[in-house]
Amino acid sequence: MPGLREEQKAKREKRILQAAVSRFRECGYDSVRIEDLAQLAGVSVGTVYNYYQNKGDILIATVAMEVEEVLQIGQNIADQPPNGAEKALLKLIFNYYDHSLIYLTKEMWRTAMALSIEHPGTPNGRRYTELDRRLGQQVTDLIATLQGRGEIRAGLDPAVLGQLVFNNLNMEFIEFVKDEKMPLKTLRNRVTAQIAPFARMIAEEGPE
Amino acid sequence: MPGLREEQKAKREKRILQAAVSRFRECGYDSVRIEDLAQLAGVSVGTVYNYYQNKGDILIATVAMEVEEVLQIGQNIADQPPNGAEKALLKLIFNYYDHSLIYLTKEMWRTAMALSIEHPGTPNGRRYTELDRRLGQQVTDLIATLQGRGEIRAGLDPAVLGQLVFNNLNMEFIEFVKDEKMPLKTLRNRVTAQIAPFARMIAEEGPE
DNA sequence: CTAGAAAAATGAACCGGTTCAACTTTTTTC
DNA sequence: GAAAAAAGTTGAACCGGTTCATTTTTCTAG
Repeated sequence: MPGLREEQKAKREKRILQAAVSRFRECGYDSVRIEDLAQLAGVSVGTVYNYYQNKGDILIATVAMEVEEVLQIGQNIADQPPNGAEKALLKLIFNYYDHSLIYLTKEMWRTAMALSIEHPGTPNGRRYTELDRRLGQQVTDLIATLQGRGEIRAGLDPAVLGQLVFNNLNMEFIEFVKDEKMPLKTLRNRVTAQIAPFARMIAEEGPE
Repeated sequence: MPGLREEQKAKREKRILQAAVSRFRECGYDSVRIEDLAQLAGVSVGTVYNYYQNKGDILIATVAMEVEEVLQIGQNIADQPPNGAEKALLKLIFNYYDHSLIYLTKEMWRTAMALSIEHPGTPNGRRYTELDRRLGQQVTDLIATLQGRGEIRAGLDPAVLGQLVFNNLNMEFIEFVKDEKMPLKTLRNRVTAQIAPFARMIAEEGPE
């Protein structure tokens, strides 16, 4: 039996998170006060801190939901990639990029990234870093799959290539969210320009 | 004639910055209060804000000094690189890395990076981003020089390769400063593992 | 059903970054 | 050299994230 207490706890936590998602998107992370969230969720300020360690924690929770979803889809791509290193890599990367702004704004991404860099040891920071690690692992998995198929040179270490690609797509994503005016299309183009020659270089020499 | 006012202004700004460098290194960015800096510099809190826009601005100013120095040395390496793409790239990269902790702590780097991501439009953020851009440009310059010498395949775009390498060294540096326990040696090893195969791939096919 | 214990909610108080109206100092003008 | 203007300094007050002693709610034992 869940009990009244458990039930109310779950309901309150959900209400706070919903209030946060909505307000953060609407007004921007900085200008939303904890008091606003508390009011919208029908609880007191202190109660918000009972459910989340601090303001950043609430943001990370919303970011985590979005990343989990992207990881889910990415797994299918990594398991059954299309033929050709360039096509496969870009499919995975664009999956990440194209989902990134559905639930979250650029400002929310910036804040979450900043938090994870500034306070890497806190539960917030660690959680975001762990999500990053899993994204990177997915790129590595994809490359290993391609290598198993003979589409990438056998001598290359998938973990090294995966890290290289992930570092690149991640850094370009940071530039993307740093520039409020940059459209997704530009991000795609930039990464394509980098991944395309890279993919040719790591590909098993095919028919010229 | 510099005038009394100008002289005092310069002296005060310097005293505040010196107080900041010393305190930030000693106690960590977060636990240093503006009031502490003001006291140490012999001015009031309000005066600190006359010289620096906000706390982050003071940090960026100290970071900028360090990056300017590294850029200076890097220019020589980019202009006259040693033979071989791997050797040349690593020399430039290690120049960056080896200087990074002379004046600044990992915490200071983390905070500066977080600031530039979180508030890219502010003077702080822009200044840090601009420094990053110049570092990236230096990598591109180096690659162009090597290509001019015939040490890198002619078909590859130096700007694209430069961005790729810079993204990678920057991201690995972020991981380095995020992990308080990681020694410089580990950072060097990780980047070497990534740059070495990359350098071989972009190098003009030499004698096998 | 009730007393006591355990869990959770509350909001006033704290803390430090930031602002700004009043005050001082320096420079300029005559 | 005195008065007015310009530039700079000051610290008390503001603001919002965070804490914690107190109060309220829920659960459990008898």
